[in-house]
Amino acid sequence: MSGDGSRRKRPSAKGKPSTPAAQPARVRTVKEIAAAANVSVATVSRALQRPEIVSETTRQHIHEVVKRLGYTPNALARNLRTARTRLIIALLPDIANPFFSEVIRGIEQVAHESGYSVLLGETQGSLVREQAYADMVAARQADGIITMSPRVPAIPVQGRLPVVNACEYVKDAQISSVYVDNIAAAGVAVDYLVMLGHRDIAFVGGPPSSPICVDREQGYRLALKRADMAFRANLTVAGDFSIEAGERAIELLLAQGRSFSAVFCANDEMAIGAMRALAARGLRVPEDVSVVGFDDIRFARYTTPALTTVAQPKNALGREAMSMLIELLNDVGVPPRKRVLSADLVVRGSTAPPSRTR
Amino acid sequence: MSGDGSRRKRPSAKGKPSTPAAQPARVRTVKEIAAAANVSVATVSRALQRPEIVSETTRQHIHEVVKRLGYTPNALARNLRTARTRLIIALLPDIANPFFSEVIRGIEQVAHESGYSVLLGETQGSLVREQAYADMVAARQADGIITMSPRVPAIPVQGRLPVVNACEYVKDAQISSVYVDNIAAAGVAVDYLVMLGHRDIAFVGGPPSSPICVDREQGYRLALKRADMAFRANLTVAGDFSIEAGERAIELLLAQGRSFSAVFCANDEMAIGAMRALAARGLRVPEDVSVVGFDDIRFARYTTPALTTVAQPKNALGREAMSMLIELLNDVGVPPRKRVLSADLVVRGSTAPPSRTR
DNA sequence: CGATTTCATGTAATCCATTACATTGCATTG
DNA sequence: CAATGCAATGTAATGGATTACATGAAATCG
Repeated sequence: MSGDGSRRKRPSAKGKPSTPAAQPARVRTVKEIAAAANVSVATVSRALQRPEIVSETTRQHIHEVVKRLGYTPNALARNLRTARTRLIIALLPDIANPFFSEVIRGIEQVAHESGYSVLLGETQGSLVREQAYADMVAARQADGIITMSPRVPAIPVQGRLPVVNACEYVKDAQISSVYVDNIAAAGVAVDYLVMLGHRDIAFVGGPPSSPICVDREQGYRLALKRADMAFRANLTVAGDFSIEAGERAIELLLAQGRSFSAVFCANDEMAIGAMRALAARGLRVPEDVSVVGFDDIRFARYTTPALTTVAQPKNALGREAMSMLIELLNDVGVPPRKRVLSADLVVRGSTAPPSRTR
Repeated sequence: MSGDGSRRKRPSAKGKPSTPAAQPARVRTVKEIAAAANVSVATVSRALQRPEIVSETTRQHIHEVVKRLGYTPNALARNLRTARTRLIIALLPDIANPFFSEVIRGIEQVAHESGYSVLLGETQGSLVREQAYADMVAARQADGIITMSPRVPAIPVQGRLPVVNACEYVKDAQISSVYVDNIAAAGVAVDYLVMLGHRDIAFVGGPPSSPICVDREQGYRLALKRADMAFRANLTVAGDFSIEAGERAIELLLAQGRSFSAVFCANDEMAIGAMRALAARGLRVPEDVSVVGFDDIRFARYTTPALTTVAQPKNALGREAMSMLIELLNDVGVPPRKRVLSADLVVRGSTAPPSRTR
């Protein structure tokens, strides 16, 4: 269109060479669309944002023009004006950690249902990285953050921080969190080992800086107490959630000559490491030593033997976290909540009654 | 606050109560900072963007005010004005796939070196999701995309798409890609099996829609040819890169009574599945059947036995992809390139000479 | 029929930072 | 000393969309 020789001349001959025959322009603006559709920018905007308040005919006409010219509204301009981005950032320490994948999926499901997009930020445990993403919220590039570490980034915003904590939790009562009852869940795992007949149960913990790890150890201790068994510090090793840490923990225990018929690990990767180290020492799982993990990552069912573990409701954790964040974004007034889900023990092949009579 | 009767009156009685004791304002703007520092907005902006063109004293003063009042420039406004976000989106089909983790890390390293932030988008193979993220570029919320699937999203932008393809590659010569020489790499793996003495080598491939999978099969075929061995279609099964697919593939081959002493799988997860299925059938790896994977994911060294596999230079793939994208963003004129890296075979415990004489 | 709504649309202010251009003061030069 | 250049800063235009308010026409009411 508009290629005809007799071009209507426009009233204001501004400096821009925006009119000639061909349409070389790339990035369209409302103005251009408005001009092409012979309506005002307001009408174009309305036709796109709230079609119901525009007359049937103009609306169709505008949509037709938008389509023909290929117009995508500039989100920066819109977000600047509306002060909303409909974007949230999910911060995770390590995308290589398969535990988070399912959580993310839960987050995304709910986000999409509510018209939000999710962007992932990997922090690698670095405070600097974490802060960099948090600053994106301060700079209005995102509406909120779901963080999966036990830290809450500082965002210079008045009142409620648009932050929800998932999987972990912080003491700060102002921050909403979703996580599982780690004490109870760890307890169930250890209860199970006790029930099988184990009397010497080692524990490979996570970093003590993480509240959930403290809780898992707490659950372990309480279960021992329930079984009238003493807690023995020399059967406890702290790791850092890595496979290697699991290996080292077992090696350490064995090197120290500790005797145990079962090991409860604070996550699956350390459990996998533990199984490996045991195998390397010629100990069979579960015949000689039973192993229990925590999380139920995808690989847990593919180890040999398949790993008995505490399954966290990963999807639910993600969904719930996102729901809470949306709630908070819609109304800063909602009171913060700590939501606690429950986790179930999944029994697979890495556990059995102790065979070595002792 | 400020309820005391004797309020000092300020010299310039502007409308804003920006000076009294308490500072209740939350979200600061340049204007406020300018007012507080007694300079113009331009000077504030300059002090922050290009400090060198502002006099020493004003600069320090402004920085002091910025700090005291806690000002973070609104990135939306800035990006709107400058038409740059310094943000790129990395699209990956599946964050649960550990292969991508390292690639991402490479991307992030280079990105941060150049002042870019990376946001991850998980597409789950869905075109709709992929398009949604691509639209963020069209809507100016991000500068470019690194996609790790063999598809290039449509972005209504003139000329060069700000897109780089990593790990995979598309035929479109206009799109820069970084990937490994899959034909050669697969060839090396199969050559190695041949060298060990294997004559019956099965192949578990990936989805034929993916060019790199076609290449891996091609590499397998060429290696067979080099060894004067015939390609046998009935020793080939197509999977979908999942552990389950690997299991099913082996079950299928065994059910069909195929005899083979080695299996080459197009990725590690299928190789893990294959090992599992073999073990389930009572076949020992590597004594009865050797298994080779592709990718060298982190778990590959923790399987029992540890998996022999083709290690992709994951970090380098990421770094290179990001470098190319930055290059492209800085100068749309640079010609597109297909950059091919090489991959090395890592020999671990899942391969051995065939023992069953045949 | 004049007055009052209601509907559809237009005009212009607004969001906030960047930056081209203008201005001021001072130092340098012939 | 006038002329020139430079450094530092200010003024105002700009980016693109949203939306409060204004306007005009049609519909409804008394």
